[in-house]
Amino acid sequence: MGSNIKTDSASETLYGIAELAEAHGVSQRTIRFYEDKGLISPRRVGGQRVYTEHDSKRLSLILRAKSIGTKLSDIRTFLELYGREGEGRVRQLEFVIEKTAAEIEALEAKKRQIDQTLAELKLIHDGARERLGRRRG
Amino acid sequence: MGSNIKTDSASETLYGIAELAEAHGVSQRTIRFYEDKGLISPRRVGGQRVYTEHDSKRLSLILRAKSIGTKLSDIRTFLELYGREGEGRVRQLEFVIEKTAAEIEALEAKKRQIDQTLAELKLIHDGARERLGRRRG
DNA sequence: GAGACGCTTGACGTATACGTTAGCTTGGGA
DNA sequence: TCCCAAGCTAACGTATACGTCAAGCGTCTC
Repeated sequence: MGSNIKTDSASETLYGIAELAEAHGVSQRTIRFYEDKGLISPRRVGGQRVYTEHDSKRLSLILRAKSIGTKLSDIRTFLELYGREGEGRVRQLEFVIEKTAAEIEALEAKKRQIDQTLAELKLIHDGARERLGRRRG
Repeated sequence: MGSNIKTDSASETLYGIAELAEAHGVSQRTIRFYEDKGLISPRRVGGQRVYTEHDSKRLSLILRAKSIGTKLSDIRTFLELYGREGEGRVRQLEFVIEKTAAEIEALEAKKRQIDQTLAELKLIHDGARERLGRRRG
């Protein structure tokens, strides 16, 4: 099965939960919660969680997805896509293609909604600025 | 105080809650819930809710805002902006300008996140399609 | 005039995403 | 050696956004 040999030289940077939370601006509770939901799986050293750079990037992905309104349960699916994407089995590939296509469409629809809202907000904003300008003139 | 005279000719189209729900693809419960939260205030005819075209458009706004991830409590604030936007008092205008500017920035940030995610999803999508092609090729 | 609808108001239930104690364990410094 | 700070699990609490009865009223129809 290839190389199970861990080529981690001693140089790999590791993080405790406190550091990771601090770095990403979230609570430790949040990180543990994501672990419960199966989104991140840190190693354990005597019970304590130890995070790698990879875990950190995963967390970034999670937070970005969340910021655009994706539910944690869906994020879980997509993290699996990211992971399995390299596998070659036809069923898997079809699954990935289908899921990503659907999500791409959903996100583009969302962008359109945002653009519409932005246009309206800008109208209101500019209108108010103009009236304020005249008032102060 | 202008014209309080209701120029509603008999032609104004009105809706019952069932029609409104159907038309917007939401449940009646949802509509009543939004009313509880102060987002829409239909007239009553013998206890029953009657919605105007204006109420319907308001509901559209609400649903669009929701679809881009705005909380109902925030939507309430913005609906008030839409309404008060015409008022001329300086404090009001400043409030509107400030709030809209903040929301515009937030939405543009969200768009950037979406674009990033879209780029990654497309990479995964295209990669998977290519591998699938070779496999079938 | 008796159902059968349709609508109304509670009021409790549910899913999501954490916050907040509470109590136990453990490694490290004074 | 004693004790604190940091981490852990377990469990209950909170906010948001509805879903789902339950029970009552008004009206239309047969």
